[in-house]
This record gives sequence, C-alpha cells and structure tokens, in this order.
Amino acid sequence: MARYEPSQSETKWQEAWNKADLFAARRDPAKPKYYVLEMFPYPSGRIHMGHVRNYTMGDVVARYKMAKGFSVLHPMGWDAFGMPAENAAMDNNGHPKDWTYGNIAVMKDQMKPLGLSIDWSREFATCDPDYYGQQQAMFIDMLETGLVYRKNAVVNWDPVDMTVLANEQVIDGKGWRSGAEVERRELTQWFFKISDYAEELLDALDNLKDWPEKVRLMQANWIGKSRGLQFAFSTVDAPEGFDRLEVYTTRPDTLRGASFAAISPDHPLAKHLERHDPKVAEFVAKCRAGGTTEEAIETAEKLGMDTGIKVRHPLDTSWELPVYIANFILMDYGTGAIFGCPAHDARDFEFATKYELPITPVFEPVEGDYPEAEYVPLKSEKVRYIRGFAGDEVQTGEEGVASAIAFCEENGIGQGVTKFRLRDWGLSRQRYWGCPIPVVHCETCGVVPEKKENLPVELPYDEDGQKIDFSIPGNPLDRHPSWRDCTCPNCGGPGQRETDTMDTFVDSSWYYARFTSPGAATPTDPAEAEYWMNVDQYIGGIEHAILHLLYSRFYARAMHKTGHLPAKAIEPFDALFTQGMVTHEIYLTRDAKNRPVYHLPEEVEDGKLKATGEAVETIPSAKMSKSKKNVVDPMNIIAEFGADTARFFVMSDSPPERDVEWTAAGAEATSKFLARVHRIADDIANSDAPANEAEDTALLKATHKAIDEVTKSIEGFTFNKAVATLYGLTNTMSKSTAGAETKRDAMKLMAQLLAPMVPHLAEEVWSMLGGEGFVIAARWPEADPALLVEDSVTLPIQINGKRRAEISVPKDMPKEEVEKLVLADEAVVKALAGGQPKKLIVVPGRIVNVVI
RNA sequence: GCCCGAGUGGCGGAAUGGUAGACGCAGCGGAUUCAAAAUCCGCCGCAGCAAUGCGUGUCGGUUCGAAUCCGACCUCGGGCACCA
Repeated sequence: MARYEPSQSETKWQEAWNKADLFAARRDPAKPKYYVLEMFPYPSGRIHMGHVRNYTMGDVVARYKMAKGFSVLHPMGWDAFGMPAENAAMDNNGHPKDWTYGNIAVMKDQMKPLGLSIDWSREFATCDPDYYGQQQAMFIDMLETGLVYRKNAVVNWDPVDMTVLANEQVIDGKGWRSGAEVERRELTQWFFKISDYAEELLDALDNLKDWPEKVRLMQANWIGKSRGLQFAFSTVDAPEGFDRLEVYTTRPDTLRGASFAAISPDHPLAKHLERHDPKVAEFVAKCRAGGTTEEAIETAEKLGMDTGIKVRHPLDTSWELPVYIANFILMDYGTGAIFGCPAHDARDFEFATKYELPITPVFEPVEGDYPEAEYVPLKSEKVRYIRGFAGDEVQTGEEGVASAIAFCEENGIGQGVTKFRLRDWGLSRQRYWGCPIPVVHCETCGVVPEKKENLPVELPYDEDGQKIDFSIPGNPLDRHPSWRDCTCPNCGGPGQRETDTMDTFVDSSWYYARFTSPGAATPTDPAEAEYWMNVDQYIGGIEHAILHLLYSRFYARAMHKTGHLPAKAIEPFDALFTQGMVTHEIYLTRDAKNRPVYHLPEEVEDGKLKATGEAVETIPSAKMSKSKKNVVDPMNIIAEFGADTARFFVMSDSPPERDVEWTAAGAEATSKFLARVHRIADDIANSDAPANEAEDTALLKATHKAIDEVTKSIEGFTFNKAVATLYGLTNTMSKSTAGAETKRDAMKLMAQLLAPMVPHLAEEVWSMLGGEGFVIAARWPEADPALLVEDSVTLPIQINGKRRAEISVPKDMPKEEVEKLVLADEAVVKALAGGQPKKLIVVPGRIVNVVI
C-alpha cells in the first residue's frame, strides 16, 4: 500500500512541472489570455503566512484558469527599495543592496517549495538598475509632458539628527532615534500632477465593477470632490498686499453664522506676520511642532491666535470678524483660509467656545429641539433657516448651499467652485535606497533631465573605494561628492545630481506592466502590453485600498499619455480582490529607555523569552508586520507536513477577505485529511467492487454537485467553501459502496477539483488512478445539469414564524396541493384547533408559514 | 479627529429575507489493539428529566418571517498622503 509522503512526492512533481515548462507564459493567439497577479512582496527576509495565503489564492486562480484553457500569466517579483534596508544597514553595519538581494535569495528559496505556478523567467526586483532605469526614462517623459513639477512641501524634520523622518519614525511627536521634538519643515520637492486626473479617477470608479464596493467608496472619499463657494473677504488693518483674504467653504449657506476667519500657519499672511511679529513667530513655531500626518494635525489640541486683523463680512460690510491663525487649517486644502460657523460645525464650536467667540445659529430643526452644542444635520435633511439669505425658509442643506452659491454669484460676492481633497503626489524622498531622480542641477541651465542614453543613473555602491557609512543619519547621496558631481547634460558644464530618490510607490505603480515584457529595452513592449494587459485578477491586502491602487491608476494613465501603455490599460486592474490579513499576537519587552523591543513568536514560550526567561508583554492580535515581529514562519509547517498542507490550511476556514488569526492547531488536522484522501484513492485504485446501479448514481450525483459547488466557490473567491465541499465529498466517497469503476471516475474528478489548492497531492492521486498526463493540464470538469436536480424537497412548516414541522414533497408540487398537505399536518391541525389560518404563505421549494 | 469594514457555539466559520450553527478544530462516548499511536463509527449552541423556552455585539424598527433590511449605540480592525 502506498503511503502519503509529501516530502518525496512534492519534490517529484515540482521537478516534473519544471521539466515540462508548464508555467512559462506564452503569447498564444489561439487561446484567451488570463493575467493573475498578487501584490509583490517586500523582501523583508523570510516569507510569512500572509504571503502563503496571498500567493496560494493567486495560484488557485491561475491553475483553475489554466485548466479552463486560458494562456495564463502569473509572474512574481520584488518590491525591493525602501526604508527597512537602510535601517538594517544602520543596525548591522552593512549595505542595503547586499541585505536586499540576500533576502530575495532566501525568500525565493522559501517560496519555491510551495509549488506555485509562477513564471519565474519574468522575475525582477525594483532595485535592479534595469528596472529603475526604465522608471527614470518614464520620469523624463513625464517631466517633458508636464506631469512632473517641483514645489515646496512639508516634511518631518528631526532637528537633532538633522534629517527627514518618515511618519513611522515619528513617535508621539518625537524622533524615534534622537527623541527630539519633530518639527514640520518646508523643502522643495518633486510632484506628480495626479490632481489633473482627480475628476477622471473619480468618475472611472463607476466602471470598476469587479472591485470591492468598499475600495471604490474609500477612493471616492479620498479624492473628495466638493462643491463650494470661493470668495474674498476684504481686510481691515492687514499688511500691504493682503487687502483680500480668499476663503473656500462648502457651507456658504451658513455665512450669516460666521464668527471668525482662520488661516493656516503656512498661509502667506501667517508667514508674513511671522517675519514681523515675534509673538506670531512663536505661535507659528508651536503650530509646526509634531508630525505631518493628518491624524496628528486633526487630533492635536486646537490652537488659535488672534492676529488683530479684521475682515468685513461680505453680506454686511459694517460687520467685522477677527482673523485667527489656527493649527488645524491645512494649507493644502482649499485656499488655506476659512470662515468658522460654530453653530453648525463641531470643530468650529470647540474653537469658538475656547476663544469665547459668538455662536449664532443659521438654521434649526424643522421638528424637535435645538441641541445643546453644535447642530450638524445631514446635508440631505430639511432644516428651517432663521438666518438664511437665499432659497426657501425650509429646505435641505444641499438646497441651501446651492441657492447660497447662486445668490453670491449673482451679487458678485464669489464663485461656485469644485474642489478636490486629493493632493498632488509628492515623490521626493531624502534617502539612499530608492530610484534616483534622473535630473542634474546646473548653475547655468537650471534643472535639466539626464540624457536617456546615460540611464540608468545608478546608485553608487561605495564612496571612492570606501564603504558608504549608513550609521550617520541623513542621505548618503547628499554627502557623496564623486557621485553627486557630474556634468550638465545640456551645456557640459559642472552640475550636481539630484540627491532625492523616488517614493517606493512609484516602483509599485507599474511593475504589473513591466511583467508583460521584463527584458524590453523600453519600459514596455507594445505588442506584449497589448496582448497581456489588463491584469484580469489582482489580489492583495486591503491596506493598499487607497494609496497603492490610486497611484497605480494614475500612473497607468501617465504611461498611456507618454506612450508606454495602450489606451485600454489606463485602468490596469480589471478585477480586484482584497484578502484579509493574517494576524498574530505581538510580544515585546522594554529597553532601558522604556522603548518597545519586539520578539518573534518562536522566541517566546509561555509568556517568557526562551533565551532569558524574561516575561514579555502581549498585545492582542494585529496585522503581521516585520517591524512588530509578530510573524509566523511557514517553513516549519512545510518541513513538517508539506506544502499542500500549508496551502490547504490557509484556504480553509476563514473567508479570504476576512482577517485570519494564525494558529498552529489546524495544520495537523489538515495533514490528516490529505493523508485520508490519499488512502481512499489508494483503496479505490486496488478495488474490484462490482457495479451497483443505485450507489453508482448516488456517487455520481454527489460528485457532480461538488463540481458545481467547487467551481462556483473558486469563481466567487470563497475558497473556504470549496474546502468544505471537498471535505463533504471525501466523506461521501469513503462511505460509498459504488462499483470500482464509478469510484475511480469520481476520484479522478475529485483530483481535478483538488488540483488548484493541493496540486501535488492531486497529481499523485491522478496518476495512481491512471489519469493521462498532468492533472492540471486536464480540462476542468463541467457538472452535468441533469445530475444536479433533486426529485423531492423537504419543506419546513412554520407556525407564526417558528419552525414546528416539516414535510417532504415532490420538487414541482403545485402550491394548492402543498397547502392541502400542510393543513392536514398534525402539528398544524393541533395549532389551528378547528379554526382557519389568517394567512398561509407557501414559498415553493423553500418554506411554508402558517399565520394564526 | 475623519473615511472604510467586521462582530454568529469552547474555537475558525456556514446560511445575504425563508429549517441558525453546513464543513472543520477542540471535547465526549464507542469499535479496533496485549497496549498505545494511527484509523473507523457516533454525540456535540445554552437552560431543562422532559414538554419547552432562550439564542447571531447592544437597544429599537420594518416584515407572515430578520444573522441578513433600516436607525442609534458599543467593541475590534484597516487607512489617513514619507511603513510597505
């Protein structure tokens, strides 16, 4: 009797697949194509269960589509630039390049045993000069097309380390290494003009039918289209050149409830005052403390300072409002100046209360009492205007806004304008380990793009023969004279290279396109892009719902505009599936400064560190993340049980879009199940049981029902249900007394159903039962509709909505006859006690409800 | 603070307006075995001897019928533009 030995059979089948070169994507005009892509990994060092889950899902789809007769593209690469490599270099006195490529080698070795149907010939890393050189070429094209520009923007500045910090490196407003209070500081930075596409990116969401509704909603809110009024206050006692103060409001209907005007600390007027008034300078400096994130700004204590300047109310010029500088006004949104109506805005209410400003209601509820604090009804709700100036007395907020805009336009007060919350994409990073921005700063010519024939502008590995020192904070490119100094591509005179590198989101905004022709001498090859684009199914984490996906949608449009993608590819991902995350508890201890030190699960046992016995703090499950070290190593599972067990386990139980808490408990059970399938297949292969018509038909029906359900489950991304179906079919198969021939056929069909999830075992079973060729090369089975119909159904009988009895009736029994049967039922007769039912509801094939 | 989700047995979950708890884990009982492992069979929401009652985060509503639809709230998770 053959035993289930995954360690041998998995290697055997992987070698056989390789030899047959089954997974190389081929442009085959005779076949429909299918491009399935999982979000490529960051090479953190080791794979974790999240990767296994992500790539197994993609593999299930890829293998299923292969069996359905598609020419499949299923590539893999590495999102290889980014901060962790520099941090590692800092910690280990190493080099980001060595660390990154070392990690890639290890992770690839760990992924290979999973038996994924990946075309490894297309592999690349974003830190390969060949890849980022093409990215530089596109940057130059975009610069020439006007899609790239420079402007000032704020960064987190660590005044002790004299360096720019990532948001992640700012903890409670302090630098993570120096502990210094972080300040917001302006630098000149490079930007992509994504705002040009705001409207289109919003409108096009409606056509992304196979994207999750929640992702489209999140992106729509992020883009944040709003209709409002822009107008200028005339100022009183303002410095020269500031006669007018432009403000933007989405609630012009509340204009007569205005009690103050407020400007951002970064507003030109605030900057002017800062230079002339030490008190303003002090206040503005206070406002600039803390990080740059919207979260930090929104949750910080609301601070304001009266500038002493007044503005005249546009509807009544004798009415003057004070002008405050306020830390919660963002310069990036609108005009960087607002008017506050504390009666109908929570934040303005808080501010007005704090600074004792008047709170004047503009409208009140149509019914009921005016609330104690601010009154902020939905814009769609009708309210009664008591200090309105346009439109009806009773109207919705939306109507009030529209009529206020119309009134202001007619009376020359201001203009209705449409604004977007979406800001241009700042791509400059003051860091080493990223794609160098290919421009040269020349004293005579200014900012000049590098010549394309000089690309790639490669990152220097060392510094005049010396290893680059990553232990010094800041950007090594900035203090690397022999790399930095160069000749101007325009005039040939002395120039200096741009030392900013690109945001890693740029790298991941076009890798899907590069996979269609990874070796091309241009960013893409038109024929290949035309054949393979778009990505038919994209799979990745919900954490990328906004930034990565929105940037990719913009970048595809930019690539089209610069001639690198066909028009059909401006929405690069036809269907999107967002998998849930794999979560795990977090273990930490504290260092001398009470800062957290994280520990891997395998270093912890019974709440203590294995090495030292020190007790660890346990934080409840959170997304597995390399920085928190709450990652589980799938290699142990593969070594103990085999890849098929790891694959099947991550597909079972939890629905794919939901988070799953990793627990080791189920792995053994999964392995037992796979061994059971193997055992049953072996029994069947050696059986000579005679045919048995009734049993044969029953097994055949069960098998076809399973074909139907598994197919639907794979198509619908409910892999956990496919697993449950396969468990059920296995139980049926094991108990069935059907003849050997029928059982063999049924088992071969089951091998096909198993193949996308547990490909090695499926091949083993297939070959045991005499299947021809590879099981994954066999055409996907189709359920015979005739075998799916049931002759009779069980109808539950409810009395007043509670289940009290059930009857079994032929499938197509007419309603009237069902009613007769129901009324004759013992429980119904008893409940009616001789009376008539008030109502009798018969839902054919589903349920009966007797209302008494 | 703002935007988006999710809450069902001891546990993961199934059922998306029609029998709540499919399937699996854990547990319990049995068969097999000298014994154990493995395997096979059965039971398994809570309370109750039972009849029956209760039960899908909480409270309210719509409906003949609600885990499912609507409203308010609570808790947990994701994102917030320099983590990837």
